[in-house]
Parts: sequence; structure tokens; C-alpha cells
Amino acid sequence: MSAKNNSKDILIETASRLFRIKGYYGVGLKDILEESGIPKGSLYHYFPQGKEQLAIAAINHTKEIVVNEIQALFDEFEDPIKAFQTHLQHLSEIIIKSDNIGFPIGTIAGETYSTSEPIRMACHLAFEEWQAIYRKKLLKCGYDKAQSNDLALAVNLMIEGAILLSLTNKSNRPLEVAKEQITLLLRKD
Amino acid sequence: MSAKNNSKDILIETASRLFRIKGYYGVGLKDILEESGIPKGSLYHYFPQGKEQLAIAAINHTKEIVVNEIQALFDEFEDPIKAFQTHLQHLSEIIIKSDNIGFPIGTIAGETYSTSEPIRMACHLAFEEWQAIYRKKLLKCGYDKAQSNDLALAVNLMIEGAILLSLTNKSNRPLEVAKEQITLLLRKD
DNA sequence: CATAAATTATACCAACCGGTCTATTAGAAT
DNA sequence: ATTCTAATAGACCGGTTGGTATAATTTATG
Repeated sequence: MSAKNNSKDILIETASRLFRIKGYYGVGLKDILEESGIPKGSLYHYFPQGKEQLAIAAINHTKEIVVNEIQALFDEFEDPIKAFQTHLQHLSEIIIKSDNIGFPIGTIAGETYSTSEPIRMACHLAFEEWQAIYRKKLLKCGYDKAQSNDLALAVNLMIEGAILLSLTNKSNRPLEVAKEQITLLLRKD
Repeated sequence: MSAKNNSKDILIETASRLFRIKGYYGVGLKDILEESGIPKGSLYHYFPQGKEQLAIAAINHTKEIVVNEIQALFDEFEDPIKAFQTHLQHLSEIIIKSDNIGFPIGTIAGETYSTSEPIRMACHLAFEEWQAIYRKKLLKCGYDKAQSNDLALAVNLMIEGAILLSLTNKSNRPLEVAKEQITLLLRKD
């Protein structure tokens, strides 16, 4: 039994990482248990509804990681362009070498959108929350409401697409291109 | 035994469809065999290296579907903006209702980029081929080489991201936004 | 028609899957 | 120290997985 009851958090963090790297069906409970060192009884103690419930917690964890990084950048930079550039620069620099990032939300969403409504919803809400943060920042910086809506969505889909292509192509160039094109879109709207 | 030897094609088409909808690990051989009606012996006859080999054939099939649609549009429209708009409009109209499209290449890539080099490579080559077609068209229409490179990649990643978000959010709005933003990028570059 | 090659068909296999269950251990409260 | 609750631990389960093997059937060829 671990020190002071953080087994649940360890499970969530481990699942979050593994699902980002190999997706929901590509990761078995055994993989999560082995990497986390938590016994199966604990997993079902904390997540009595099973793998799907753990996945939802993992998705929310992933969402929060991004929320925290973006929010910190928005607090640091008044200019959303600068904030997005920094975010993408950071991703670009570490995505290929890091074995912790993977494809946030995207793989799980692609696997389960038609087979698990609770998971699809968790992914959908994660995307929505990211967009809401982008939108709020854009509004605050003078973009009108329609523009903020569209650009928040565009940035979100571009980052997802860029991460996917960077991983697939083993190159950070897609993220670099996304950084430039997002900059162009935000400057010219 | 089916008429004139198209079992291999049927397997590929079925696998292509199922992998797009649920990913590589989300689809078992049994699912493919049941939907296609082809016996397992045939599967191993045509794909003696197993599931991975079938997946690569399926990825190439998916790639060709998109190549054919885009090429037809590029032949029909001199203006690449018009062609992309038509492509995205078509996707936007059918993506939510259709149970045939799914997420071309994206889900499989996200699941396997770190665990199967042959599959990652097949996905990478598919993306590259799509971009090459976009690039050729852009060059032909007067965009310079650097612009063509960046825009081809940007369009590719935006379409992937937009499809993913449309499926996850059960809304065609991401594809509509992608259509508009791609139009802006192509117009202003 | 006979033979060889191609294709089909299905039983079998070990390993893996998510989930259930129960006993044990640890922690919290008194 | 005792009692109760929380958490751990791991065996067990039926079903599924991708792959192997072999026989049967069909097709192609001369």
C-alpha cells in the first residue's frame, strides 16, 4: 500500500500517458498495472466501472495538463499569438523525443467515438474546454465573437492535426508549420 | 469460393473501413472476417504476415480513395481553393451520417506510430502522397515552392484535425471552419 | 480428363483480455 | 488496544486474440 493514498492518481497518470501513446484498445489493464505498480484490486476499488471509467479519468487528466500549460502562457503573454507560438514551439522541441506526450485525446477519440458514448463525451468536453480557453483569450484581446469562435476551433484542430502528423512522420515540421499558419490566421483576422 | 478471385480486395476494403472507424487494435480479425464473409484461411493465404500486413494494404487503400477524390477535383477545378472547398463541403455533408468514412489514417497512426514501424511508415507515406498532390497543384497555380510546401502540409493537418473533431463532437462545424480557414490561408499567401 | 495450383474452410493453440471475488493488510477513529 | 473502513493483493473466470496447421474444394492449365 503506497504512501498516503495516491494510488488512484498514479493509475490515472499512467493510464493517461499510455492511452496517449497507444490508444485505448492498444493498452491493456495489465500494461497500466505493470507500469504503475498498482495491484488490480486497487484499480477496481477506485474504478468499479472498469476500464472505461479509468479512461474517462485519464482523458480529464490529459485535458488538465494542456489547460494548465495554456493558461500559464495566457497569463504570461498578453498577446495570444505569442502564447500559441510559445506553446507550439515547446511542443515542437520535445514531441519526437518525449515518450510522455503522444497524441492528447486524438487517438482515444478516433477509436471510441462510435463505440463508447461516455468516452466520446469526455473527449468532446476536453476539446470544448480547450477551445473555451482559447476563445476567452481571443475575445479579451479584441477579436470579435464570431472570429473568436472560429479561431479557437481552428487552433484546436490544427494543433491536433499537427501533433498527429509530427508523430507519424517522426518530424517536428508539422508543428512548425502549424505555428506559422496559426500566426498568419490570427494576424489576418 | 467467390466469383473470380476478389476475396483479397474484399478483405482490404473491409479492413480499411473498420480500421478507419475503430482503429487497429479496436478491430479484431474476427470482426473483419465476419463483415467480409471471407474465411480465415483466405486471410492468411493472402496476407501470410498477418494482421500487420493486412493493415498496410488497408492503409494504402484508404490513401487511394482520397487520392482519387482529390485528383478528380483538381482535374475539374483549375482553382485549388475551389477544389478544397468542394472536397471539404462533401466531407462536411456526409461525415456524421456516414458509417464508411471514419478517420482516414489518423487513428491507426496514433495507435501504432511507436509500436509498428511498418504501419507508421505506411501512414507516413500516405500523408506524404496526399501532400505531394496538394503541392503539385499549388505549384501549378502559381504559389512558390516554399509556400506550396507549407500549405500542402497545413491543408493535410487541418483536414485530419477537422475530421477528428467533427467525429468526436458529432458536428460538422470543425470541417466547415477548416474549409473557411483553408480558404483564408490559400487566399492570403 | 488429369494434375497442379489456388483458394477455401475450420479446428486447434497459447496467450491475453476485462472483470469478479475473496482474503489479507493497512489506515483511521475511538 | 480494538474496531471498523479503506485499500491492497492476486487467483480465477469465460471469452477473445492472432496465428498455425491441415484437409477439402475449386480453379487453372495442358
